[in-house]
Amino acid sequence: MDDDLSAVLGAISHPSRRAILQRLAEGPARVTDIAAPFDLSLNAVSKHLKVLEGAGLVDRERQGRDHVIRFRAGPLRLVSRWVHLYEKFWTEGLDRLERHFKEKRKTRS
Amino acid sequence: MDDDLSAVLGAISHPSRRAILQRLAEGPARVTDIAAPFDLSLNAVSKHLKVLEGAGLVDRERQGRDHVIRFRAGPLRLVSRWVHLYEKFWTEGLDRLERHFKEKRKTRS
DNA sequence: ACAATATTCAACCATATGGTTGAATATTGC
DNA sequence: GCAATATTCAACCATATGGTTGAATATTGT
Repeated sequence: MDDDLSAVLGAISHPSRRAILQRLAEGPARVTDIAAPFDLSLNAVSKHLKVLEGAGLVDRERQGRDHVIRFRAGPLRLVSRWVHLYEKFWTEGLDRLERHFKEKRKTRS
Repeated sequence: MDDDLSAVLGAISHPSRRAILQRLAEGPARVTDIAAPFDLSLNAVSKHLKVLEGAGLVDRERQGRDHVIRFRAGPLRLVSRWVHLYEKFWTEGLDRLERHFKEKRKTRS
């Protein structure tokens, strides 16, 4: 995870962290509020937030004992730019893709 | 790494694997050919290819003793779709983003 | 001053990841 | 048949990751 893009991709590769971002897209929130809907300890959420913060996807403003966490989408532009390098490739081969995921889902469940 | 999107993001979050995809975007190649420009053992590359294959980003066609690896960009559409959920958020706050990465680069080197 | 609240820090644990080396397997070409 | 080539498999290792619990720190409100 050496470069910025890797950090961002690593951060968003975890479902809980994407869920946290989704929540934060609705507006800033305190750590406890973010953690509430999850089946996770507060500590685990705190760790996830640190990862997101390290990738620049989240911002923290301390207000007394509360830390107000705020979504910062900027770094996602790196992802967008990278993925669009390959946009022209993904027109062909859609049916094969679907077959692939169908197979994988079978073995996974 | 439970869902498809997580698998894809996890796969592309590693710089070597992104480099492999970049190479494959120029055309299919054998494992040895892919490994050649890297400072990595053949086995390491073989593992990376398995991760990419698991995410559906790569396809394998065996031709005798050669495995011809082929780029499949389809799964990147999942990434594109996800990231564009947040496109509207990344207009504001660009300067803060740049400050963030500048700071991080300082402590990293 | 003190109890309650918000958050992090620290230690620990299990599993995943990324790498290595060495052996196994399959195919080619002489 | 046999040596060389292409690739994977298996075991191992170090470190990272995602989670836990328990203690520490800071702030609030009475």
